[in-house]
Amino acid sequence: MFFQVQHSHDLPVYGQLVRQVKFAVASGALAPGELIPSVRELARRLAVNPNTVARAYRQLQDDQVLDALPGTGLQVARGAPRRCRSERTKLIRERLRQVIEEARKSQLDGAEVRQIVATELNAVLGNEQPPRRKSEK
Amino acid sequence: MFFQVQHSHDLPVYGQLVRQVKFAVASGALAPGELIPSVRELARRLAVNPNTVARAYRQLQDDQVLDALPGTGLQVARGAPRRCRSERTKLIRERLRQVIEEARKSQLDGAEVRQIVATELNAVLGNEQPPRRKSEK
Amino acid sequence: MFFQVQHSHDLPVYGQLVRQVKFAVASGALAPGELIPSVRELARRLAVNPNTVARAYRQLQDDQVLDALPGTGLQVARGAPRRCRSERTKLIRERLRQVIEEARKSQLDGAEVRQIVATELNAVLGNEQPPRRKSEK
Amino acid sequence: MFFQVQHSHDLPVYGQLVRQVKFAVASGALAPGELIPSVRELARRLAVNPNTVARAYRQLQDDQVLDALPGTGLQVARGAPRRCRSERTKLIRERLRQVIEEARKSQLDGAEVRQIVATELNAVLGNEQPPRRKSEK
DNA sequence: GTGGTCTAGACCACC
DNA sequence: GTGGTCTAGACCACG
Repeated sequence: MFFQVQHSHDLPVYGQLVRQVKFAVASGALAPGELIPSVRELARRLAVNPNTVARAYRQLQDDQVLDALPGTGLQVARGAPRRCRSERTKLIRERLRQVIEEARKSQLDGAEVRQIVATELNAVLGNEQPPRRKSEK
Repeated sequence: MFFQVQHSHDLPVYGQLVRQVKFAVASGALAPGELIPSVRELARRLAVNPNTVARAYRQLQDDQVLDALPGTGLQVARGAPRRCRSERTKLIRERLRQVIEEARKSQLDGAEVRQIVATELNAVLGNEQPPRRKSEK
Repeated sequence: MFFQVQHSHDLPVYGQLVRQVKFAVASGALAPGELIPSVRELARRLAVNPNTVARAYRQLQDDQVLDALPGTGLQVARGAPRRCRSERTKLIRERLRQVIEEARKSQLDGAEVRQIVATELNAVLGNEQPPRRKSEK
Repeated sequence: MFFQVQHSHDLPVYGQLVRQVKFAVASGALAPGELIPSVRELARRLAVNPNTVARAYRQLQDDQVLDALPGTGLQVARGAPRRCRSERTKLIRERLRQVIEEARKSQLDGAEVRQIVATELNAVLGNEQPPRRKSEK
């Protein structure tokens, strides 16, 4: 498991940890039942206060991504991968829709918005095949 | 000019004002040379602390969107529309790229990302014609 | 608003605060839109560390009982009374069922359980009229 | 004797063991003078840390439910069944009273509390005859 | 050893 | 003034 945090990031440190754990669970890098690094050890590795790590882990328990085994540690909860995956795509859809709606409310018309989206899509993904629309041949 | 603010919004109140003024300028609703509402009047209309409005106006002056006419008020600066428009599309491009990159780093592959983007695009814009690739004339 | 906390209670201090706020909201003592005491003031009044109060308030925001008005304070959220009331009766039902099930699994038979319940019910509520059963006249 | 423990339970593992032993004694499944499984053997059977079993047994000795036979093992103490039974109903009465008092302090009136209690009682016990009041002979 | 809670005090953004 | 975040260090229950 490789975690890293950036101070002076817009997302607070504890939030960065929450995201990274959820991402690791969603991608399968952390499997249900697996023990995650202890609060003290991760705090030492990241040079962060243990309370900050504890706060992240606490939120992950609230979100049912982690389970406590008292005196032993924290393990990835059953059902966590599904939860993390669906949360992830839901968040992405929401943020995407926000950006598009904002673009639409600007001075831009639909064609311009589609043009910008296509440009960025290709910039990030490279020129892999785009999804075809029905009537296209 | 109609402004409105929402408390309990993720963007702070003064930031909402900055955005709305820039949007109004970008769309032509506020033209260069036009006087905007005074700090006190806008604060009263929005039931907001005058300091909050003043802070928004200060930032708009820093961004060269507003000019001070000492003893008179604040006017929309020359060149502000162009600046606002380009800033707007630049911001949108940035946020769009962030979302796409994040989606890509998730468990999603390129095709799934394109699929999600296409879905949201059609949801917001309706089924207007999408931009053609290559074969366009 | 009157809050109080007990150290050396089985429920941690921050949890006692969460319960008391939810109870106050459920009972109408705190109405939606109303500002609650500031973190620092409540901490001073209860002779508790501000972080402890902050933690309680944070959880209440997570539970959508409170809304943040940045720079102003925290207000009771719209819909909070309904949420608090339903949560409260749900919790009570759960705990009640747990106790009854445990009693049943003991050496006690159904009649003894009913007898104990009736005794405690009258001890707490006084001898107000019990609920009638259909066939009763 | 069949014991079982659940990790991620609100009651710690050693407490679950204490309860199960007391329950077994109260119900007669374990009789005075009978030898209980050794720390090591029970720990192995339950896949639990021996310290945990030892801690449970230590508390059971403190509660005079078990007696040490030096060099031999632990036996159920004389008088233990009576103690376990009375402790059990005492605990149940306390918890029941707590729940009812809490319900009463909520927005609920006496009739509503009685209604909820009756519902849960029937849900757990089935519709066996409830205890009669006054007119009983 | 593990996590959970609390205290004390610092700095930040926002109004 | 407000809450939000982070650090530092203490004590507790649990295995």
